[in-house]
Amino acid sequence: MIKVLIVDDHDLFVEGVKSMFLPEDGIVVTCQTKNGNEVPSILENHVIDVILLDIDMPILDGIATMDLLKRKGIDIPILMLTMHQSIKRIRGSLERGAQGYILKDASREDLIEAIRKVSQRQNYFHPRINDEVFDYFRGKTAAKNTLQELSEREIQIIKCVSEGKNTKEIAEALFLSEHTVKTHRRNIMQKLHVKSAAEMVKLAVDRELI
Amino acid sequence: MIKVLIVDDHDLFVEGVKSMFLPEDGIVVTCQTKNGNEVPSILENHVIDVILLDIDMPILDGIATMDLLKRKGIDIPILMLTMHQSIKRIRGSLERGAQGYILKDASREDLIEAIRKVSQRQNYFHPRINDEVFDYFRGKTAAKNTLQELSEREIQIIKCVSEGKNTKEIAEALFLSEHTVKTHRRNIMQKLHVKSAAEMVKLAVDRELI
DNA sequence: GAAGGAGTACCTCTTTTGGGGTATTTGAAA
DNA sequence: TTTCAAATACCCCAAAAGAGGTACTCCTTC
Repeated sequence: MIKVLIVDDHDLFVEGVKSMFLPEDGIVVTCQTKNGNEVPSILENHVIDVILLDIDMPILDGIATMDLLKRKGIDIPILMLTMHQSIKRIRGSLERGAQGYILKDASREDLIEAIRKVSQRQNYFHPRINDEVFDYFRGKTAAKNTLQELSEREIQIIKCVSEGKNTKEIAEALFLSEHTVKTHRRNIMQKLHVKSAAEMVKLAVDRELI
Repeated sequence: MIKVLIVDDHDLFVEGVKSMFLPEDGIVVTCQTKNGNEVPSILENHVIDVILLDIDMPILDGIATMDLLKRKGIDIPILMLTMHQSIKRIRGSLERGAQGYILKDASREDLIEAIRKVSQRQNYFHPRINDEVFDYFRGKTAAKNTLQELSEREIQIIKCVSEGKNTKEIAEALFLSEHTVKTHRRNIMQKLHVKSAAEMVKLAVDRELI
C-alpha cells in the first residue's frame, strides 16, 4: 500500500482525491495539509511514500515547500500537482528534483499510474503537456530562446504595467529613473518576443508570471 | 438520497467528487458527462435531482448547456461550478436561472450544503465571492458602472490587442478603418476604467472575457 | 415612431511607447 | 579571478496610443 501525503489548499480536490482510491488500487491517502510548512512535522510522525504537492498554494507554495524539504534533508518522491502549465514552476519543480508532474484535470487512471511510478522513483510526466514545455524538455537549447527567464525586477515591472501604470509612474513606484524602467521594459519585450505592452501582459498572465 | 448529475470535463475533479460523498450525506452521484450536449439524453433515462454544472468546458460550456436545457423545457435545479469568479459567466448563469453557484476550491461541507439547498430549490452562493460580484448582487445599479458589458466587436478588438497587434493591424485584420478601431479601443478603455491597453488586457483575462 | 446602443468613420492634439544605441556598478558563478 | 547577468541610467527619434470632439447608419426596444 502506497501511503500518500497530500499538500493542497483546495478542500474539494483533496477530499475528492482522498476518497477516490479503491483498496485494490494499492494507494491510500494517510495525511493531508494545506500548508507546506507543516510537511516536515507530518513526516516526523508518519510513514509517507509519496508527497502529492500542489504548486499553487497561498501560504507556502510548492516550490518553496520543496526548498524547505531539501534544507531539512528530506528525500521522499514528490508528484507535483497543478491546474495550469506554468513553465517557470514546472521547471522550478524539476530543478528541485520533483519525480513527476501531473495536471489536476487528469483522469483517475493517470493519477494512479503517476503515483505508482513516482513511488518507485520513476519519473512521470503528464501526457497533456503543451508544446512549449515539451520543447523545453526535448532540448533545452532549442527552446532556450523562447524560454528566457525574467528577473524579479522585470516581473515587478510587468505587474506595474498590467495595473495601468506608465513608465513614469512605475519609476516613481519603484524609486527608479524613467530611463531604467524603459530599459527594463525593452529587455522584457525582447526576451518574450512580444510587440506591445498589452501582449507582454497577456503572455505573463498565461505563463503565470504575474 | 439526492441524485446528482455531474457535467464537467475535469476527470480528477469528477472522480473526486463522485467518491467523496458518504452514505450518511444523503447525496449520490449517479451520472456524469464531459459534454453538455449529452445532458438531455441522460435526463431522459435517469432520475436526477440536481445538476452540478461546470462553467468552463471545451465543447459546450455551462452557459450554453443551460440554454440547451431551457430550449428543451427541462427544469432541474442547477448548481454552477467554477474555478474562477468570472462576473460575466456567473451573471449569465443566474440570468438563466441557476439555483446556486460554488467555487471548485470550496470545502466538502460547503459542497454538501450547496447541493442540499439547491435540491430544495433554495439558492446557494458560495461565501468566498469577490467584492465586485457581491456588489453586483447587492444592487445592480450601484455596480452598473463597473460591470458594463462589452460587445462582441469590442472583445474581438481586445483579443487582437492582446496578440500584439497595433491599431493599424487590427483594422486590416477586421476590415475596418483605423479610426473605427481607435474609437472601439477608446470605448473599451472607458467602459473598463483602465488607463492603458496593457491594463485592459489584464482585466479582460481576469474576467475571462478573452 | 422615438430612443438608444452598437458599429462605423473622421478630425485634432499631446503624451507615451518602442527601437536603436551605450555605459557603469554589483554580485554571483565558473 | 575573470566572466557574466542583472540592475541601473542616459542619448535620440519615429510611431503609436490616448483623449477630446462629432456624426452617420442600423437595429432593437419601449
